[in-house]
Amino acid sequence: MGRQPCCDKLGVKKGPWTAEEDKKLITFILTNGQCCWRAVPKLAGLRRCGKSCRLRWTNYLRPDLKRGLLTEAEEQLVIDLHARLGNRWSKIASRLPGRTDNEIKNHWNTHIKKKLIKMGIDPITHEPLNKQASSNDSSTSSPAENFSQPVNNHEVKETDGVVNSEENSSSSPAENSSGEESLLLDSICSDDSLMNSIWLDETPLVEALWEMDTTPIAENTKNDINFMPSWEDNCAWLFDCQDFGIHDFGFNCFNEIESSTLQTIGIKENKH
DNA sequence: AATAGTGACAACCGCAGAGTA
DNA sequence: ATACTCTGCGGTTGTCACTAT
Repeated sequence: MGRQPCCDKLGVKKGPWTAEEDKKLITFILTNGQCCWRAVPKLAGLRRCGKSCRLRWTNYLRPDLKRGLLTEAEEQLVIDLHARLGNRWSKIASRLPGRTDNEIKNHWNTHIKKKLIKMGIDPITHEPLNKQASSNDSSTSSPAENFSQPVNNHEVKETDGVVNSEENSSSSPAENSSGEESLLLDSICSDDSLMNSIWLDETPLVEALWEMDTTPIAENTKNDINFMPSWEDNCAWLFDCQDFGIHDFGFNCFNEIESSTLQTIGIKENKH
């Protein structure tokens, strides 16, 4: 079946996006929403192909993205999910709110892969490397099960198919975030229904993670999952944030942002 | 100071599947 | 049923920054 190229290659710009192009794309999506990517460049006045616009938006401009390195807990979750799902980055990414498949894929290739090899674990099969060398030892444990054993520092112990976490999700929310995230992961891994839903391709984990998100945030909003502004609202401050990364801003900036309306975003370049 | 090597991440490419006329 | 479009996915490449020599 013949396919047209996604765009006519002539006159289409490639390579890194400029701030100006970003702004055009954000403005367009903010105004019109995400629709028909093929039409976006023309309508937004961009000399890019639609695919490139979509990628730029989903991987970089989307206001709900987290920036920065994956945390220990996120990394651990990626490893665990990879053991179960393989290179299905989009599926893995869907379990990590604010992370993109591209980001996870990159992180896997540059960090995790090497880390696992260093630890003597095959990053593809998640089997111990030396074990693989010594042939098909008729082990009964799945790669995933293998993985949740002392591969890491998490104190997750598995006995007779029951995963026990040393400390369950009863910890105080005031603890430091990496510790909390470890506990978060432990509680996810020890929650059979959540892990089952991962297998069954359902999506509650995303919501669960959002609800359980332990990112330090303003006390009065901590337990309110609705405190996150809509993406339209997020876009409002994106212009301000994008050059620095969302997490260079305190969450309390949401209040300011929410109070400023879409017209004010418009193209304010000040207030740094 | 110059150069090579490496790491990190953004962006591109081609393919496949879903949707639609 | 078929042809076609659009979107999403995974693999790969390109580019820039940093470090080692």
